[in-house]
Amino acid sequence: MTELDSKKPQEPQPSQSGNGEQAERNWSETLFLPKTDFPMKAGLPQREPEILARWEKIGLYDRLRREAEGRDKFVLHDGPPYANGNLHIGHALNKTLKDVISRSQGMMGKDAPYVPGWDCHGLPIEWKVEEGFRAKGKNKDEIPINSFRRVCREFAEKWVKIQSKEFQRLGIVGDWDNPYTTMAFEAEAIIARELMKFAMNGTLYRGSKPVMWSVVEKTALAEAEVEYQEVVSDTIFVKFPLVQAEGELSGAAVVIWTTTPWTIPGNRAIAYSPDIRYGLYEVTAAPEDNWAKPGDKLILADVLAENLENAARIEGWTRMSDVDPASLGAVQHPLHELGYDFDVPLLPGEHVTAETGTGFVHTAPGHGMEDFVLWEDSKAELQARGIDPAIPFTVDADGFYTEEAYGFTGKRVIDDKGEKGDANNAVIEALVEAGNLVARGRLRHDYPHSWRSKKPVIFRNTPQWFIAMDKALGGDGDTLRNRALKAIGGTSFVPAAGENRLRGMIESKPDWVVSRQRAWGVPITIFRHAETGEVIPGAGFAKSEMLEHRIVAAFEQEGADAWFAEGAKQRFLEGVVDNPDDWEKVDDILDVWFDSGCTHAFVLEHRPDLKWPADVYLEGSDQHRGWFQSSLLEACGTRGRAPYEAVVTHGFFVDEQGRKMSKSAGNAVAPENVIKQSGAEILRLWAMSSDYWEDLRIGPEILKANVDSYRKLRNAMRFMLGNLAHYREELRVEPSQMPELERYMLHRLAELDTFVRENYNAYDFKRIFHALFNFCVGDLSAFYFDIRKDALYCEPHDSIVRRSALTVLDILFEALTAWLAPMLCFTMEEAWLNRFPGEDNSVHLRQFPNIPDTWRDEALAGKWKQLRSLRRAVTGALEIERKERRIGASLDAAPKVYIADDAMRASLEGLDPAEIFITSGAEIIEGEGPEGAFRLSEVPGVAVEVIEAVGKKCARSWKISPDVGADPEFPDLSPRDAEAVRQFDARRAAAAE
RNA sequence: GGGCCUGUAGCUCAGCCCGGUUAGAGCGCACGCCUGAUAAGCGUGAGGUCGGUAGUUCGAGUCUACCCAGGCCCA
Repeated sequence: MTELDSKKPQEPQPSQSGNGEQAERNWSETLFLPKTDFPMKAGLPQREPEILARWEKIGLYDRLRREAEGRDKFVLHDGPPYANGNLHIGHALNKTLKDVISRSQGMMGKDAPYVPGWDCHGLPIEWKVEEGFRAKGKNKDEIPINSFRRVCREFAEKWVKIQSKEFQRLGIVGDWDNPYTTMAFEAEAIIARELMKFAMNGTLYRGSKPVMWSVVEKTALAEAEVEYQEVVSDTIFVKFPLVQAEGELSGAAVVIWTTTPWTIPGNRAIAYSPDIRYGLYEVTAAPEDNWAKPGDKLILADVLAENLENAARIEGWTRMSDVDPASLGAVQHPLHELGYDFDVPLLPGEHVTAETGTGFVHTAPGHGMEDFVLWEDSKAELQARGIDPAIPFTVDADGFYTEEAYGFTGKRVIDDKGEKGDANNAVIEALVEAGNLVARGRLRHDYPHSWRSKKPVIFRNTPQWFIAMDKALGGDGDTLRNRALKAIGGTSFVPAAGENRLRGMIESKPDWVVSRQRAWGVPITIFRHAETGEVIPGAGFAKSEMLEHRIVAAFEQEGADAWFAEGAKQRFLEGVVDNPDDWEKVDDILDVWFDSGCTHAFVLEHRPDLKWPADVYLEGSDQHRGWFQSSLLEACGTRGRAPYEAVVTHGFFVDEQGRKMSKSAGNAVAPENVIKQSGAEILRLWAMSSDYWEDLRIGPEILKANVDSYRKLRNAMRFMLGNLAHYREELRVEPSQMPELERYMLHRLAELDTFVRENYNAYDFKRIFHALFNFCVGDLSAFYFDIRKDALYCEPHDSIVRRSALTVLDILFEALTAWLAPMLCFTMEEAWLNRFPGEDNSVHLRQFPNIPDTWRDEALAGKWKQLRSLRRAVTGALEIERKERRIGASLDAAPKVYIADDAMRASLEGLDPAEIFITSGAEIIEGEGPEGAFRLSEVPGVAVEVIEAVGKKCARSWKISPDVGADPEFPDLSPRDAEAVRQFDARRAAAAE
């Protein structure tokens, strides 16, 4: 039959239930007590791997895809982590959030595939591989490039495997068997193809840019490869004479200050600030042999005048007048005579401050980023003024001055050992000779050094490949910048502030530099004519497509190594150009941001299980500068729109004091430790309870709090499971037949349904988590379950209240396991399978339940809100009695509740107040109540007098009532319990037959 | 130094856009109860100068400015 042949029979052994032995009968075996083997203690670190193994066995990801076939796709495109090193907490959060999104979208009716990926090219891997070679006594330069690249590939492969395992351990469900990588041949082919699109639309060009360069290692360095050390530098004050000046200004000179005299040959401009006051100073007194002589007229910032006065040993001078730098136009280079025969313009610069120097900043666009940016920004103006905007290459890779450093060729800035060369002195001497040195000195300050060799680096101008931001891109005449800005407008950002951030960056972005002088990456697959500088493939070249196809086809077969293989130039150019020898094969590689900026092309567009554009990209807020931006630019340049509809960002990880995490500070939380100690579920729970849009705090105390929360939640599930052991389909009750309390719970569920769906769609998980957690703890454990324990345990088998409660528990269980499954993927699976075991069953194959809107009943909810405050007044009163030791359990009492308000009293109509208060009885009385009664200020008009319940205590339900013994057959029981036992006995007898 | 953002109980979060009763919730903590959710469950309570200072206003956690602390990105 029904209950008695359930999977775990809970009926007692054939018993001693003869009538004569009533007094000794064990009543608890006649109760419907919770029965479950769902353990209170989760043992997550052990259990999680079992659940993972099961998902693997049933092929969860593939089954999800199969079952979702034909539904609308929802594509969250994975931003590739770098395949280098073990996971840190940031990876864990990032992937967990993605997992929750794809799981929740899947359960809300979408087909939400998740294809993880990895970023495999680039510098950090090269370093590690180089280190490996160095340990074997080999130098990178001795190794053939493709051998080196092979080792890099193997290194990346190794870490992809490790990280994949680590991600899966977190419970992330995805296509782990078929992930994407930026180094797959197909990916390399498409990345090259995408780059060639820019070559062909005319925005790719060769320019130059200062990079940090280590002469010792003969290589460019990234910011991360540089550390700052204190050094003593030569400082000089230099005069730049005015070109055409009249009156007072005649013979005057603008004075600059610099700590790098060797950059003077590279000087092309002087920056000033429109916010600083400048003056003209005429020297009136100075020592005999001084550089600054009486009669010299110097222009500089007023607030820094004293600074120069001291440095230049000036004994007296007069401020003649104000000077507006904007009116000066241009000045002469201080080494004009040596061949620096050009106008040096004065340009307003926002970076100019009045803190050090003279308020005029020596600007050598090949030797500093600010200088470069200012120069580039002024390009149009320079050209209008007839000034050549080209940036000179004054220093070569070995630190020697080139021929463009007129008069200094062959002098050296830094030697192979990293020591200062003769360049500084040569420049200083030349300046003295030219009469343009005003003062010199020394300064102790921080200067960038190579992280590896610990030797100083220099900024030197190097040729690079750029993608123009402001050049028309084809027919519509729109520029990359404009397209990107429009695309930002069409994208939704979560949180909204992301839009400003990305927009600001795109607005001010200089041309996009895509080249790197490294080995491990996708090459910039173009050829440059040695004489004309023409680039192929290119817009004006007839056989561009043929060349492109050749390269792409080769890469698809052999990977990008084909570019570096012997005879590559011949191979690709044969029949494409008349004489391949006229062309140089570009051997720069692409910056990895270009690689990852192409994932939309080789993943979204390419895979049939995905779609373009993605619904959402989700990464840390640092990716506004990184992946969000490179993907946007790449897609706008080639496809005219963003590759995503929405951008979601998360914050960074700080310790419990809100400080940055670092290995050196010792405050870093390693995900593997958390997993080992508490389980991945706790990490997920932490992520879900936190506001991930901002910085996330994590640490031992916070994790402990999450473990506690987990236990509460788990126990609520356990209670449901225990009681649902008694649930049978035929006991089900229609909501219309249910008591009010049940209907109130259904109303809460309907409210939550809307809330949960809305917030999953808004990616606002913390709201969902807190709402569901509060519901489980506040509405269920402390209220509904507590009240209904009596009915669930004691009521007769066919009692409508018991059956209604069971029905509601069933509905609650269905809803909660589904709503929480995306977040607590392990525990909900465990709970679901505990109730519905089955070979290939899984909570994750379900959908969120359909909750009928008819369950909503605002009037009922308002009424129960009132009843709950009434209940609070009663529990408050009981607490006083308890303190006075007059009662223990609430069942010891039968309070008198005085209610003045008619509406409040009316709301109790048809209800048993004792049931709500969990007391043995309750009397509702109209009126204000006596003086000494208990009152709560927040529940006005209610007074409670606690009276001890009268009667006998029912041996089965423990309720005290005068009715106990009314049924002569069961002298120790109340009539309700007597009936329950009678049904129990009858059912057992029937089962025995 | 610049851009974007954050700062509400020990902890995690509501409230802030659209100023207005004694600023809420849960966890944790303290105390008590229960012993048929038991290494659980229930109740009661303590705990906040809403980062600081000025200002706007009859009135500011909510609006403005500045400052302090912190984060990301850039210099």
